[in-house]
Amino acid sequence: MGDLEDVRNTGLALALGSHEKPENHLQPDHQEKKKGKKEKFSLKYDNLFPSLTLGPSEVETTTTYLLPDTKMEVGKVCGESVDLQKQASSVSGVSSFSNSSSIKQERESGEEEVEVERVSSRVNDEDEEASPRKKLRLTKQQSGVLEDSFKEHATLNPKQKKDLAEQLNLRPRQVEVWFQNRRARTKLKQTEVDCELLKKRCETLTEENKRLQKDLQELKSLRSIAAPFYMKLPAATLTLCPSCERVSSAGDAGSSTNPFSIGAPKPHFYNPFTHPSAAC
DNA sequence: GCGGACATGATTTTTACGTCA
DNA sequence: TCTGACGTAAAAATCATGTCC
Repeated sequence: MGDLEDVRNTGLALALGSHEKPENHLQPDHQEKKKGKKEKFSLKYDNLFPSLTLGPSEVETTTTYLLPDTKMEVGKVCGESVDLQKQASSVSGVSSFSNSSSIKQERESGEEEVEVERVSSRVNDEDEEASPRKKLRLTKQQSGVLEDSFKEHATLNPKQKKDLAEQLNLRPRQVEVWFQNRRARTKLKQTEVDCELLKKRCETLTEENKRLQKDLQELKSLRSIAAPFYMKLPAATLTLCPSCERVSSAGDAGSSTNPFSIGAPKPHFYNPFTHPSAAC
């Protein structure tokens, strides 16, 4: 019984499976999936400015959605595009929005950059087929909203996903990925915490085990020392039969002729060697 | 400026489950 | 009723990139 109890006493419940299936576990969202890539580049972003950063010459093509007066030939701005060819192959133009200068700027001055980030995420939306992997950086605001939402429910139904995506100007897929990663990393953290707790519990139990072993040893040695006295105990004392381990007392027989009776005139000495089963 | 550690967004693979013929 | 194919969501594993020290 101890084992189970001990585990319970640790107060631990390994997180595996602890994320209940959300009540909103859903029907497959075929429609949504199909729609996903078709999300429009609405004019919402018309008044957004790009944060000017270096980029490959192809960027030109990706800047065309910006307001005409903000449109710049980034490739030319960057000038010497020799070394940028490499970058261009792996980064489809606009992911350069999330380069270090842009991030830093955002952290320093907050909101302005938010919009820029949004542009980049939508841009990714458009050319997502073209580039294999690019990384946007969510703004604090976006992360905050996602966090809040995650606190409410660790999984999203299609509607929630869509709403959140719209609210944050992200693709539903991005919201979905964020939640996936969040769940995975939350679980990982929880597992680490549980692991630590189990380690501590194990240490405690080991210590206690040692202590009990020591106590046992002491009791054993005490018993061997006290054995002669123990043998001289009066008959009224409870005795343990060494062979059947039954405890017997003086009153057991209930007869005055019983050598173990309380009122026995003479003390009865129990000799385990000569009467191995005297109590039985 | 470089390199390693870390955080985190994105992708791929695996698994579990429901539906349908 | 059973079964295999199929589709989907979520988890797990992994990769890639950006940031910080």
